[in-house]
Amino acid sequence: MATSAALPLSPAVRKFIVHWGEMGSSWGVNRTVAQIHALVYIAPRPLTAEEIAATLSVARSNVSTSLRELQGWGIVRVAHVLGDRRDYFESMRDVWEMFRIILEERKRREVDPTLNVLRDCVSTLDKVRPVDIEAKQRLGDLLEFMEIMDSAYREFRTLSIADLRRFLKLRGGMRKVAGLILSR
Amino acid sequence: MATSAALPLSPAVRKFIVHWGEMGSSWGVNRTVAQIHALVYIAPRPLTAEEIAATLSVARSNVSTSLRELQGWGIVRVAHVLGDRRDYFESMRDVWEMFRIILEERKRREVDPTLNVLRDCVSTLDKVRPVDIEAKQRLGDLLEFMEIMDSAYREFRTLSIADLRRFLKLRGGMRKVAGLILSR
DNA sequence: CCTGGATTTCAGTATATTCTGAAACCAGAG
DNA sequence: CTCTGGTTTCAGAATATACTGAAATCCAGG
Repeated sequence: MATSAALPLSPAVRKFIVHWGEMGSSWGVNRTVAQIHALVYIAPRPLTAEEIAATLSVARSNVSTSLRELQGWGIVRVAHVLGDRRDYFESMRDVWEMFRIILEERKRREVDPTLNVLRDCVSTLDKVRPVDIEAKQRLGDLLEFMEIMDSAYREFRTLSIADLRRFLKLRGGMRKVAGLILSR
Repeated sequence: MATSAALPLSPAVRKFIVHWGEMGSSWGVNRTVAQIHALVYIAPRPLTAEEIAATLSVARSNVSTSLRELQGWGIVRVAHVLGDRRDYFESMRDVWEMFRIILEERKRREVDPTLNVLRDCVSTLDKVRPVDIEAKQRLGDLLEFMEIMDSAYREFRTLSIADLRRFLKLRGGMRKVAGLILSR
């Protein structure tokens, strides 16, 4: 087969892909990975790795690795076309679900380990050398904060996307909630 | 004056600083910046740039730049000691406030520009070349999601830290909220 | 209006990350 | 079993990022 040609992209779409890449880097996601994600998300049909490589002008192998990473995150998956041996890739479509998955993964990979380190440090400092009493206090504050966030997140996670959406869309929702809490 | 000596740090504190650095990199914050932040946060008193450099083994100039960045974020500030010309640096102490500030800054620097790009792309695509109808749909979904998040954040931001804290600590809080919403 | 400690700047260097292309691998078809 | 199109791996190259140290700048005190 001839080498796949780059997909024709309108300027607006290009702009989005580029920006999404920048966005990614500033949040610690590889630029190319983010661009590929943007592309498969916005594409009207599943794409082959070859098409992606041609469209974004990156090496085929780079695409392969990046796609693997996106699959590891669970937001891109392989699809197949009848009578075609090649892998086609498509992105999860539901933005809310995607958001939830990314949040969950980052918590698992980054927040949870931090919680463990903090717990460990605090408990080590428990054998108080008085010199470290300040440090222990500080780490304790940080740990407490993160634990509150963590358990709040665990609850938030149990909400259906529909409920979550409704909640976030409530005008004055936060104030209402505050009232509820303050009055109990 | 003699070159300041490195501060004596217990192993637990070292571990925290190192981890905080890693943490930073995975969220797009320079490792050294994060380490310096960890150090001034945990230190029992304001530190000079010289002490920081010696303690973390990085160049004095690097400390200077990093501190400037932390000041730019608004979580570290200069303090002075009577009769001492040097600048001393101390971190904001309240973890909640710090969290809020960081959130606010990242929103301003990264989320807001993305919202603008998305709005721009969507409106450009409005001059629908039918080929882009799918793309427009996708970008529209993404934009809608981010706008809901954005306005929810704006409300959340108006809560006092005390209320926020109480809300997050509520066991079953999310479920209660969901109930409230569903029943209105 | 000098002096000297403190701080910042910045060009060059070092390091870490990302990317490439060639080679190895894999699986279905013949 | 071998051929063929497709995919992955990985060592080295390219690039981007971070860091250093010397020089410039700043500024309070004398």
